[in-house]
Amino acid sequence: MQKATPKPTVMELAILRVLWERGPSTVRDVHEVLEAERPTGYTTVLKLLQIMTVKGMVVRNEDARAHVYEARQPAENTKRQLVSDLVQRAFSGSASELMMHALSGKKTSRAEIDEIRRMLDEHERKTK
Amino acid sequence: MQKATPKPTVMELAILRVLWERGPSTVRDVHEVLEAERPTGYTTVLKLLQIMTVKGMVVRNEDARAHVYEARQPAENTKRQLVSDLVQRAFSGSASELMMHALSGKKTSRAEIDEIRRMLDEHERKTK
DNA sequence: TGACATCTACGAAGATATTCGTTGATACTA
DNA sequence: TAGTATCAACGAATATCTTCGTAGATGTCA
Repeated sequence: MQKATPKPTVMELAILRVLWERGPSTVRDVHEVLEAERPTGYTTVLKLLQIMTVKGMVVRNEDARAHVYEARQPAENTKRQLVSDLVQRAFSGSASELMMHALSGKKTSRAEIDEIRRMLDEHERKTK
Repeated sequence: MQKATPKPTVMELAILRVLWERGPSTVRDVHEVLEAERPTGYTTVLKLLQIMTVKGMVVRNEDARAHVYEARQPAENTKRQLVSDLVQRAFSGSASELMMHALSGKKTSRAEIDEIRRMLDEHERKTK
């Protein structure tokens, strides 16, 4: 059994997002993306990635001079964990309440609503 | 225009949850609830509530010796903010992706799924 | 009144997260 | 080869969050 990776912090999640989108990336790659969103030092990203390596959230390939980092958990796992955590801490475990507040937030497109309906059907079909 | 209240921390959210459920409460009230979930010092709760008062997350009525605290923002606002924050940071703004991971988490009851469908209809009706 | 309980205020310690400067190694290029 | 760019490593400063001990005020009650 694999040791559970701890819940990512704000910055760690920002980095994971980049790794999920781009796949295996160097510090430079990650830094360039984050820098575009918000001023971020190169060594700050490096340090975070080193810490995340120790925590086991990412794995590092050191073959090249510029090490290549990769998320260790698939995005799905971590995302599920994050949602479940929020549902517990803010919504007493109620998925519908979560959904309600998600909808009331910014306007959700018709297409997106249909997509959600489709997922509900799918989910129900699977667990029948 | 009202100053935006900052996003609550983990402990602050735990306290807000109690205030939302119980309504205006004393430190003792809040402490008793939290203590039941997890060992928590009385002065820890007090300190948090004092800090939250300064931050403007709660308001304090000092008429009685035991001050009475109350959440300043309605639960809905804060919850919406929390969801929207997570959707942005983890799901690039996609509500349907959020929903997908919420469903894949713990098993969601048939009743809850129906409830979500009902909300979708409702939401669509309103914004038509 | 005296002993004890309850309460706020405050400061500081401890834990965790974030940021960045500096150093030394290695690679590139003129 | 000399100069410059790029990189990892590391430590430390800073910021933020959490916890709690202590002190002093006030209330309770025998």
